[in-house]
Amino acid sequence: MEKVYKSEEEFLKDYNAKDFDQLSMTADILLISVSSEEVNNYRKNSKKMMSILLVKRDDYPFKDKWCLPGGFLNPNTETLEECAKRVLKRETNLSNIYLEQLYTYDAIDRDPRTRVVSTSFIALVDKNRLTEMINPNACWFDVILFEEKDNIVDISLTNGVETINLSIKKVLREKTTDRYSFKARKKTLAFDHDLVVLAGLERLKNKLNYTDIVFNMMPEYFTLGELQQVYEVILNKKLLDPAFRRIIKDKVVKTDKMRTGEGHRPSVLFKYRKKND
Amino acid sequence: MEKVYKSEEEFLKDYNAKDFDQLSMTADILLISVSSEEVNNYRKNSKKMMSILLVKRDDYPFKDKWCLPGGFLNPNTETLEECAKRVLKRETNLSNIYLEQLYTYDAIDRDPRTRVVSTSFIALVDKNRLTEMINPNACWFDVILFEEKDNIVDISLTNGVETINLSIKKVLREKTTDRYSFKARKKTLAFDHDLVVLAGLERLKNKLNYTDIVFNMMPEYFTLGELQQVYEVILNKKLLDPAFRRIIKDKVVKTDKMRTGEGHRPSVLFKYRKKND
DNA sequence: TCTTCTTATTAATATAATGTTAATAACAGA
DNA sequence: TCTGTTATTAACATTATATTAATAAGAAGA
Repeated sequence: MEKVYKSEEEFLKDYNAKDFDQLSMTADILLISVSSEEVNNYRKNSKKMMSILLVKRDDYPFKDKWCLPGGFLNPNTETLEECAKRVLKRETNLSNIYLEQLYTYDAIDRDPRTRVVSTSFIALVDKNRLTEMINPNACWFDVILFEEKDNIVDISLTNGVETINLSIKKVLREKTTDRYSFKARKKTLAFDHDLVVLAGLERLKNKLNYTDIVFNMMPEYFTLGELQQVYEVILNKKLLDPAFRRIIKDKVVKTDKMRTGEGHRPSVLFKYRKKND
Repeated sequence: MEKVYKSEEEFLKDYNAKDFDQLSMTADILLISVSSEEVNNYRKNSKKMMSILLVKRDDYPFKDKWCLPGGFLNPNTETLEECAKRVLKRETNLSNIYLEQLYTYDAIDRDPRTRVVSTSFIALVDKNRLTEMINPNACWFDVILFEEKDNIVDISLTNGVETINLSIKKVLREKTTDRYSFKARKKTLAFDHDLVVLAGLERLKNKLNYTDIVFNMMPEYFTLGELQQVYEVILNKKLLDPAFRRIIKDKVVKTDKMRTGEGHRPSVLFKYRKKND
């Protein structure tokens, strides 16, 4: 026999959320950056690498495994995006990092503690902005993509000491089953974070073509060669100069500054041309 | 003084989720379909319309307002997608409808009862499959889009009796503030479902170009004219026949069936050509 | 100073994709 | 048969993209 309410106020006075089963949420962040690494010492040319931030877990569950930075949502005080910003501030000491919601992961057994639904975010940052790493358990891992017909089929993460291989085919097979068996599988990252890495890198790759998202990873002034290298490392393929310049010519503005002293013809520095809607 | 655990099992035995603040989640579904409506009675030609399913709320909060079909997640037994499927089954009596996660909405005050985070889904269905509407409070609303420079600036929903106008500009302004004031604003749909409708229709429009998503709204056999009309109503613009046929020619297979008796040259019936990865 | 190395930049051309017009086909109904 | 209607495609115009190759210009060493 249900009570009939006469107004929303009356209804709300009687409502008690604790009468229902509830759950916990987390925000997990795939922080991506591109940097130049000296790959060949015998040559002057350097090669850019894409890298993501991983954190080694201090506690159970998944103690000593690498995972994406994340944290539990406080349901009373913050949104998921605010939670993600809080985590990023904690890990990088930066507060204005580009954030974009990626996907919500909710397999029932993805966390052995209790039902935890996780909303993941992509975060992009220019590596030059990063001065100090606050968390001693955090570490940047270079990303190496293996593709077949433009699809990512394997991802390798390395920090120079450790190498983590995500077996994407296996990941995708499990993704379609809807249930994620965290025990049965020798996972490579804690929780279902290998799914997040894959989804995030694919999202970034796609968005490169139809958005200006890339400029969140660039400094204020950059050469077209540098920008092209960032595209190339994300798309995981070489681009031809004239084609690339056509693609981005409306997105950038030429400045009167030059980059010189590199042992070859100096290059013009460009800036991002913000869209005026 | 924290206890030090020696194993994950030991740690889990001590863990109690109720020690932390928890929250509730819902799955909300934007069910989209395209159907032919007899618009002009004095002419034979019919015009397709895109329509979405809305439900009139029976109870507080937002009593008597229209909203998207949705339901609370049972944290112990189901995933969000399973929850969405359960809701769709309840509303349409169909169990194999295309579902795709859209976005997770989590403004702190989006639900006056308690903290409720909602993960929204797009669902696509061929209207011919819908026989009976189980829920007497559910109703299809035709969608009319108003665009400027390919951006949706206004959406009007009508079921022949009622017309609901979503003021997108206002919606977007509030979206950027991160806080969604459910009281201050004379909303048009319950909760923040106007945001979901906008996001979902934009997603559908975009995905039309780079996926085969449209065939989830098509019957097994269709003419290219019908398919083109579905494209046109989703993209909200006329397409030229030869250009359209070039775009979809690899996605469909010609059959030996014909559609005849329409008062003009018969058309060949096509089928969706599934990708063989 | 001159030569070589390297990357920057763009001109010029070839190829492919897309947009557009217009012709022809074929059925229903007057 | 003629008219209205949509189906289908040929042919051409335009634009976008891919590719090659030329030229530019500083650094470093002979």
